[in-house]
Amino acid sequence: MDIEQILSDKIEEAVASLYSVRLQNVEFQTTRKEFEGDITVVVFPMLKVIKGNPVKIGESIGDYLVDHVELVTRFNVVKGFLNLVLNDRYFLDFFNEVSNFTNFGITSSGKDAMMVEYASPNTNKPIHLGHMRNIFLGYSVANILKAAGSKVYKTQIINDRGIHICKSMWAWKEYGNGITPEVAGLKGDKLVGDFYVKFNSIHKEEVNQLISSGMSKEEAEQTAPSLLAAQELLRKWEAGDPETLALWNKMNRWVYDGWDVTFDSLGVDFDKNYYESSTYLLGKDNVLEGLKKGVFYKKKDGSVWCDLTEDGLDEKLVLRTDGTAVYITQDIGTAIQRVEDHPDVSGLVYTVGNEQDYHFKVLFLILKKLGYKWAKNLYHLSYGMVDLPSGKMKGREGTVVDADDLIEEMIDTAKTISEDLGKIDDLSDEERNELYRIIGLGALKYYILKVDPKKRILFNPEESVDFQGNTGPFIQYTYARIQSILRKSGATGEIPVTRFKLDEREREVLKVLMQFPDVVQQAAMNYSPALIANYTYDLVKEFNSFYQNVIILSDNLNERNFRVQLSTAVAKVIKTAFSLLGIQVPDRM
RNA sequence: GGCCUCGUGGCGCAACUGAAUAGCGCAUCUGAUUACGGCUCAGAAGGUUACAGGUUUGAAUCCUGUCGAGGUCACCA
Repeated sequence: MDIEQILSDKIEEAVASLYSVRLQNVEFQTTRKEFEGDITVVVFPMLKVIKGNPVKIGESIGDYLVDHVELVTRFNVVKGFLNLVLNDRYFLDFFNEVSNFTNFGITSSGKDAMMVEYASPNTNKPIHLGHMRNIFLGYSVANILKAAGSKVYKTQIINDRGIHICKSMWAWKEYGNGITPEVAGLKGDKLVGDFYVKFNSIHKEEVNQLISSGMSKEEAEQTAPSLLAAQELLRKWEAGDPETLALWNKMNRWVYDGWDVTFDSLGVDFDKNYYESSTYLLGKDNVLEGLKKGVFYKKKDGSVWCDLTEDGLDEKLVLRTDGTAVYITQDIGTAIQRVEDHPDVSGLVYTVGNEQDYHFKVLFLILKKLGYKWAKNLYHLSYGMVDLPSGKMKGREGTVVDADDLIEEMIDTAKTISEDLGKIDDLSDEERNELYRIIGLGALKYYILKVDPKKRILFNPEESVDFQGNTGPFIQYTYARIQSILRKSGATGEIPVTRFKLDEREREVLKVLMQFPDVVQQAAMNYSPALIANYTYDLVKEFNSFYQNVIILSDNLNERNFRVQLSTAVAKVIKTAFSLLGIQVPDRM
């Protein structure tokens, strides 16, 4: 079944009979382009158990394999690398086996489940660029885990409570004159965000006045009337004051409606939302329980701590002197709650920026100390910032890049470039707009997902919509081109593959194609959409060199069928791979 | 200052578990084609993987140190 397994067994057999020693394991890699062969056995590691010249050893193993394994037709040895040439049959069998390709690379759901958290914004402002990397990463990782056989729950925790929303509420009460999103003609999240900004400017004004009347900056910031008023609102909220709660509900509703529009245009969704207003008291009981078990300890002042110095970290406060919870207490409680809500969950993935690396290290360690069995399966999907080239799309000084604006800008750029290329004149306006949306969004997502999450990104909108190179649109374009080939070929449904020989380029394409399931597994293990993205680009490059040198519509029916099948297979893998990234592919562009 | 992450041709990124001559795209250069310096095609140049040691048959990858960039070290969230 698995080629590496077959060869590995045979090589162990060969070594046993030739050198009478046992190998622990055999190392393989795909053969480099410049050498003949399909799969390479690395001989060097064997030198630990077999004494001798690596070339000689490679040759003797090669001879044995050619004699004993039908799949291996010939071999060559370069230094310590044994390059094996496999029978065409091997590739053709693979090709036949998966030629319907309905779920190629996708493992059907197993029993374990993972919960993936992403997005998790604050309810005082719209979604912005900073959230977008988070959302793309989280959504994609959820898809990848699912494709690798896990059940997946997508979730977010919405920070709907606290001083930030009270600031917006106060500003709306003072200056809003009862305005609503409908009246203002604004998305709800934008409107609430505007009042948050309004609060800040009022606050700043007040602080300046207080400072000029002789107060220190720090004191002024804390005693400005606007802040005191917002704090008063927070107290009322906590006391359950009906009027305050009503306003809070109303404004949050506005924000959620606005976000729904944004999430929708980003093409992402969630299975379950958690709200801080109902989780912020969680965790206290878990801490008290942990205190009994000796995981935590109490200081003289009554505060509760976790000592992590043995693990190379510091001491961490988990309950204040007055017995109230801190941020991490809540996270402990929420994690436990999540598994209680979903008993099949065996691990949690948190998509959160790298400024919280330390926080999650501590959180995971504490959960482990508390003895939860799922605690060994926690992952912080940490990512770096997204910067923009100076000024470019930034609105006013200090304001962030709004997601809705950015999406629109991307679609516009896609439109401009597509029109310049001018290959889609026969589409209706509606189809065209849909196409621009697919390209613009694909460009944005691909650009962000193809880089290692740990690294910061300098986002350049024009470059991302490039139709050349390692970009989303280039890959989408290849897909569309294949669709066009298929249309012209008049191919419908299944075409049997009846071929016994492959040429060089076809083999290369098939080799890349058959790696796809491995890449998916690998990506799931490393929580890495970038692996999928870069693989897809490799496939496209390989296919292009095939395509450009071959006339697809050959007179020979057999030839034609084969090439149509191969193109179909490539297109299907592109589509599947892109769906894992949350990117659509167009039938024409 | 302690801890964490990152540093790869001019720019933007790759390199799965340590492996063969470190890949790719932009940009650059040369040639072809061209009513276009813009499109397309063929080719070339460009690297001591920040630096210095070490481990290894083999290091961009692992270890130690130095330099540089960012982050983090709240009874904030």
